[in-house]
Amino acid sequence: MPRPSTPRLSPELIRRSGLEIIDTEGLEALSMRRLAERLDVRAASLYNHVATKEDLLHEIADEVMSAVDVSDFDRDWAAGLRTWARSYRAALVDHPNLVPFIAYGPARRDSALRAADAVHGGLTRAGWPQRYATMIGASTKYLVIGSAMGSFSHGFPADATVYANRFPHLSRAHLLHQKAAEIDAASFELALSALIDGLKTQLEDLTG
Amino acid sequence: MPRPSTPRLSPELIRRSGLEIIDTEGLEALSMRRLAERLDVRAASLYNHVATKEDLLHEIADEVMSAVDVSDFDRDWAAGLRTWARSYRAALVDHPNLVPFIAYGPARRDSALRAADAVHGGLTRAGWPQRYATMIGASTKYLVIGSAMGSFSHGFPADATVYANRFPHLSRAHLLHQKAAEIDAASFELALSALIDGLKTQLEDLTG
DNA sequence: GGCCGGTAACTAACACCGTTAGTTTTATGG
DNA sequence: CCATAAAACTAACGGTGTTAGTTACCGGCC
Repeated sequence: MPRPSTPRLSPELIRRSGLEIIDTEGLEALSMRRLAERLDVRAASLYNHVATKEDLLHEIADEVMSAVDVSDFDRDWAAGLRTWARSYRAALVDHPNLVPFIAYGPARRDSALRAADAVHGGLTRAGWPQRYATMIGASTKYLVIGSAMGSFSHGFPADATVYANRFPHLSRAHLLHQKAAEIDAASFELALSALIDGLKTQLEDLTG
Repeated sequence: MPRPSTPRLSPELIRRSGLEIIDTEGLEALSMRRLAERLDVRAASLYNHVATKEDLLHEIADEVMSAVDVSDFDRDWAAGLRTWARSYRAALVDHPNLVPFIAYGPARRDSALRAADAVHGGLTRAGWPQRYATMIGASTKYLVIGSAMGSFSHGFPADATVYANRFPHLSRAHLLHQKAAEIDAASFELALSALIDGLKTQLEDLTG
């Protein structure tokens, strides 16, 4: 029965279902046919509402990234940077399976550009030269992406006995899987604080 | 003509050709059929030498990662960390198309564990508590992965006119594409220095 | 010297993928 | 009221990773 009286699909619905699949079954599990099945529809119908799968992913990514907060640049650059970095990371950690996609080619729509503009503007207003503003934005993003991505502990097999006797310094690494999230968060905060501290002294040298 | 007198394939050859495809045509361009074609062979033959495509990718990744240098931990922890981070990043930048794969789930073979053990050992020998050693290793890796990945500038459309008048602070962003590599390297060095400086003062506080 | 098992190539096929073309029915605007 | 656009459908194309089953050659054994 083609062309139902009330539409069964909408871009919003498709995005939401897509993100649900990603969150619960992983990025690789999202296929147009799988997504259509969940929506009780045939795959081709999705293309009445979405240009391409990659496009859909970008739209989903953009929605996720809309939670990023750049408002604290109104206070001072350090607070702005901290809030930006934390909310950025939080958005990614909320949807870890989407991180590989977001990390590779960041969102393209206005919200992403608006955020980048706010960061750059907040830093230059505080006295940072343009080049530094760019580098600081980049560095901070490295931390966010890096920490949201794989995470240090994912590199280890879950079974510590595999390597415990061969690599003595890693003998406690079996704890990492349980504590991975906590360690990641703490490592991120450590690096963010170190970065901001290091930048503060640099700014004094620069403007002083 | 099955079973030729001299074998046409070997794991080494397959790895090498696979990496060549990845480097020249991108990660997505690597398919078993495409790889087989380049080796003048049918796709199924590859499975006599390689368990699975993902396995092959892990082996390629491991080979790339073998260039990482952890020897400077013999000098002092800061030098060790710097050399590790730089050689790590250099290995990734040499094969940028492979980065998304490496970043998601790091290498699994001994070389990766050996490197992790060296980092952890070097840091604890220098007086860092185990928990800090883990976090510092993680933080440094965040920077490496983050900077090798997408890179800040990849987020912008190449055509600056799209957004130049709407987002004034980004008006110079059209330079980013030319200078992306240079900016990435500088941002990485900036963050790495800031991180190490921040850590040095923390270690003084810690060891009294 | 002749057999024999393992190796390494092959062909054919399966189940999936993203995407497009063409069809049908319904809702909507002039 | 009719034309058009929208939104579902079926069918198909060319691609993917992978497996099963086949064939021919090599090295080692009796």
